[in-house]
Amino acid sequence: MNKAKRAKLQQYGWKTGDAADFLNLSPEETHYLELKVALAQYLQKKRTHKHLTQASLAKMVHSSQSRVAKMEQSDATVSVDLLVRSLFALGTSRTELARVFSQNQFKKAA
Amino acid sequence: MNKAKRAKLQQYGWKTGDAADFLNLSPEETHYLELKVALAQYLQKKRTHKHLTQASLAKMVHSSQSRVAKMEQSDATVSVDLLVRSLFALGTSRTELARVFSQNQFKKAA
DNA sequence: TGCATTTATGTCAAATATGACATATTATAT
DNA sequence: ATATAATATGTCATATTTGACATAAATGCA
Repeated sequence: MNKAKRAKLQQYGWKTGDAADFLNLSPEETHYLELKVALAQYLQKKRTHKHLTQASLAKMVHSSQSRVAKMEQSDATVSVDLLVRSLFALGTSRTELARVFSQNQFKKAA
Repeated sequence: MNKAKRAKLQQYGWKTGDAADFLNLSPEETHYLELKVALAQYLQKKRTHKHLTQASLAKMVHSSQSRVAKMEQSDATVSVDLLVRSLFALGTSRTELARVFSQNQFKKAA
């Protein structure tokens, strides 16, 4: 079970708790995964709210459209560093970022 | 001016604002640097509070003493990912981590 | 003072993340 | 339906981060 698969499963609607159990993640692995997905979702939200395309955001952060897509997909190959730097590039404050960190993501839609 | 030097200057007592001006950092670079140093300081605080040596923490996170030292020194070669995962390994909650994110570090000691 | 323990720093091969690119898939409009 | 724009996915050479190791410097303690 690799990290990519885990992230995918998350994405497809597993509640975090369920997924963590199912995938036998340690508490710290669970926290880390949840965090990355929270950052990914917030990045997408913020980008679309600003009416930016992935390509234009990519320019802002000196990256590429494909990598922005991967960020938003919580692809296992993207680092928290890149997510955080991208969010800062979108004008996110540290306080705002803190809110993303503490928020509980992934209440599965009923 | 490389990243390591920047981090060092921060460490040696510059107020963030001063250092950012002096080093010509963009707002997002400043935020990112501040964040890393905040995480580094919190990691050290948390470790010492638990009476752990760098070596023992290293074992917990499957890393090495030298890398833990570098984390706590805000060495430019350590990622936010590693810092965050180490903090989780020390039992840090996402809420707690969020507090670290929003706190303003580096009021220079008078 | 010495001696042990802890922390800091430098280096390096291996592991991982990166931007770039091609291309597939999906959405949107006419 | 078909053209166009946007997003997703796969791959790869390069760059960065990694744990490990050696060793220096600092700290504590008899």
